[in-house]
Amino acid sequence: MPENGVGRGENLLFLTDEQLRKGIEAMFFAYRGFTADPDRILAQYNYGRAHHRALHFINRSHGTTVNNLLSVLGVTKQSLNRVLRTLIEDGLVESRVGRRDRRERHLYLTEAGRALEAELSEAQQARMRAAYRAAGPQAVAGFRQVLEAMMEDDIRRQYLQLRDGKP
Amino acid sequence: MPENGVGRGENLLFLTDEQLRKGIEAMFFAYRGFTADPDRILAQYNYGRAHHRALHFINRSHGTTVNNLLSVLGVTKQSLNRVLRTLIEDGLVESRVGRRDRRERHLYLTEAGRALEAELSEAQQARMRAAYRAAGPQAVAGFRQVLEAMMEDDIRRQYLQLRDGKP
DNA sequence: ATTTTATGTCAGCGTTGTTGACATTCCAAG
DNA sequence: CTTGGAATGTCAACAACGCTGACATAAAAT
Repeated sequence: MPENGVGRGENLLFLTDEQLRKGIEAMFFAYRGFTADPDRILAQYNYGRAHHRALHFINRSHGTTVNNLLSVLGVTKQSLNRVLRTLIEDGLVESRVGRRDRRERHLYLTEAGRALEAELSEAQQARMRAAYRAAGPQAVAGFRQVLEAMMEDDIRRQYLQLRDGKP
Repeated sequence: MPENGVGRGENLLFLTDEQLRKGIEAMFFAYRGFTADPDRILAQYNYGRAHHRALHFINRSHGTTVNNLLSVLGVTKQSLNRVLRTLIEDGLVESRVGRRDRRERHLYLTEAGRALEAELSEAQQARMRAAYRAAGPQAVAGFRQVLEAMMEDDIRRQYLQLRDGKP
């Protein structure tokens, strides 16, 4: 007999087209909420989402190279370069020539960069925290499971590597 | 005593900054997977995500007005108009002047429009179905709970109205 | 010495957001 | 009935940020 109403019987009602459609729409609307608060802050600084993403992952992995960042963000170097240039010009990011390999540029947040990253992060985390708290730990575990299953294979590998610490 | 290992004790470890960061990154990477398959199809037709969204919601609510669609999609009428124009020119969408209020345009998918919408939907649903199946019904329930809690309030109202049937 | 790799620049294009200006239609106040 | 405002949708132009392609530079690898 099913535990929690969804035991080993697995009636598969959660896989109907109707359920999938609801999930798809939820994903669409939720992503808007996910980016809404940072977007409002970014607009004040005349930056966009691309700047936020760059700041986030540079903060996440201090000293990462441009190439690393490219593969994480999944954009072309030309596209990232435009964003990085403005961040460097504005003194939020520092680009240092590599010591071992002087072709590489290692990226670091400046004090100002850390400040903006923190402001953006806090806004995004506040919403996430509220959502987590409202849904509860069980729901959060399921949330993460489904998201991870939804990623493309190579992206998931990157994500898990990032998630579990940087070697 | 806790049931499922996370009972009323609620140790709140799921609310640490570290956990929130993982959720944020999971959301970012998963959204890329979420749109990847439709994006590949759209590219073949020289369309973009905005076309997909329009097709989806017109299919969802046959005869909806432009204004309705605007509020669901959360873009300006000018932005939507550009997309709609190409879809109408290409014979995927039909726009009929309102009978009661002739300022309104009611939108319908043509046979070709339904075909493309189905192709896109099936690709997106296939990934979603795989993710749901891999994660299981409990996880899916949690996934939806967190997503709904993450939406902005007015958007959530729209979503729930859509979700539970169109009056 | 030559080739490959990593980075960056410049030029240009497409999608999809944005505002501003404007036409049409409806409705309500006078 | 007329007029003025609100609602709706269209057209034009601009910005952010993806993309490709061509090319320069510098260092590493062979």
